[in-house]
Amino acid sequence: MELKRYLKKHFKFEEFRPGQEETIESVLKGKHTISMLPTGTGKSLCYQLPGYLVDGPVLIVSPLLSLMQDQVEQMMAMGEKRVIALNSFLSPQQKAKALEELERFRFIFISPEMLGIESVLNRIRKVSVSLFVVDEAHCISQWGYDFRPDYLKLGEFREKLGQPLTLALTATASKEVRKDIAEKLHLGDWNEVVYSVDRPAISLALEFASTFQDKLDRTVELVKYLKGPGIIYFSSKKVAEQTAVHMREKGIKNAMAYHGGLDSESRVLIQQQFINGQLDVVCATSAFGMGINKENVRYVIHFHMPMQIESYLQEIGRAARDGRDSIAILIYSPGDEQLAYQLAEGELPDQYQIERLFAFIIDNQIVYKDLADRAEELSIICGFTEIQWRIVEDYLSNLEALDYKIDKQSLLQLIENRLEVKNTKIKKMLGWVHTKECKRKVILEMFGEELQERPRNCCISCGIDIDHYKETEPSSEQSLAAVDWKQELASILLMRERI
DNA sequence: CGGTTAGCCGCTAGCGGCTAACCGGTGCGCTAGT
Repeated sequence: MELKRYLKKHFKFEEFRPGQEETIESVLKGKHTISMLPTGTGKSLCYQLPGYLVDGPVLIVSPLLSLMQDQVEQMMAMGEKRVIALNSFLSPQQKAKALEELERFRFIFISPEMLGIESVLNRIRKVSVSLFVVDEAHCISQWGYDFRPDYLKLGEFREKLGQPLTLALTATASKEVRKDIAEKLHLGDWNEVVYSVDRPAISLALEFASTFQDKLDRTVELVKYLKGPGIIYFSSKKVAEQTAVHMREKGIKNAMAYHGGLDSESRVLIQQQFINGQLDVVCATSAFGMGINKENVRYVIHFHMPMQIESYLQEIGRAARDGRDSIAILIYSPGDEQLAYQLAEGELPDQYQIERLFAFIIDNQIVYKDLADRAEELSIICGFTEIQWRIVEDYLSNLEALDYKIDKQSLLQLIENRLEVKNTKIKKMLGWVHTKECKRKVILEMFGEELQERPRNCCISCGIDIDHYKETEPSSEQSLAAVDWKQELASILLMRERI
């Protein structure tokens, strides 16, 4: 009752969405909380509202700069001025000023990497954070182990901040992942608010294609046939680009590619065009998605199989935000999983590289303490990619505790174990592709849920009437007046600068 | 694994066809050099 008053006062809403009130109550009772709410529930409200009821500032750890900027923008638009994103968008001067005036802010957004900087952490410690929020908390499990190791250190950072009350928010985390989140954050005791990951409005389809060409043809056919807009996910930037070109040649005019290799202007532009309904389809890699709040995505096609079921769920979850019937179609060709295995292997150092590293250390009599300082040199000599080196570096950084007793075998074992974890996830994904059981039931079981009720057009095993997802009338969105993209981009960028 | 490409051979002067080698996703912060 009380909470609703604040909801109306600060956010002008009459009612909470499912899970919001429970999450907020749990936090206000002083319990560490892991909250898994469906996409589009308004997870940010779960920390914004408590922000007005607690004493110190709220610190929000966020995975993407663009996500932080969006949140800050939104909150400013709502009239909240005491909000800042501490990240590399700030010039060194702006950053220094922000840190100096840190007491001024009620909401502080930050990346794990920035929080890992000692001087920044020490400064934040002085403002006594009242609520420590981890947004998109599944990133801890998904990225922390190798891609962005600072995610794994959040527990350590949290302790340095005096173990503040903590709220972890996510839309997709299996029971194991939630446990991992709690462990990595050093939560001890915690409360869970868990809502189903099931999205009854999304039909789960799967098709087989014998060759690459067949798959490509079928994809084009589907895009022409299905009611849009839609997203197609690829595990290769090149194939995403080529397919987008191919689609335009086949008469699908508003098809664009999106991946991490594009410059940031193009990325912002394509994302905005998609959100504004100026694109029919985006050929994307996994870079596309987080922070895309588009109500009416009608289909998600997987040209390549994701590397884990959680990624699959996140990606198809971008459809049907408005709750209207939508379809997810994974097109599988025999051997597709090889690409996933290859990607998993490629991010870990191989035995050969480790041999070279140790040979070099011995030949040059390098003291282990100096290894980190010579990272660049070693990376070139041993042929490590940035991410591969990070795994070695992380291993080395833990050596101090072991009195620098380094041995090749334990490092190789660690790498082997990491690969095993990744491969197991790929195998699970592949198992789901091949299962003849109800696809929805199997996914829910993986998340520790039971299927309560089969929706119409549940999945390929239960039967789908694909005509239901057919384009019946020309999309009204496309008839909107043409927008000057250049001008639009300029205005978006201007808005960012102002923050 | 499967798609792309560079490079070579062969037969006849530019191009087809073959093979071997290579590559494949996600992002933060910082620094050097324009």
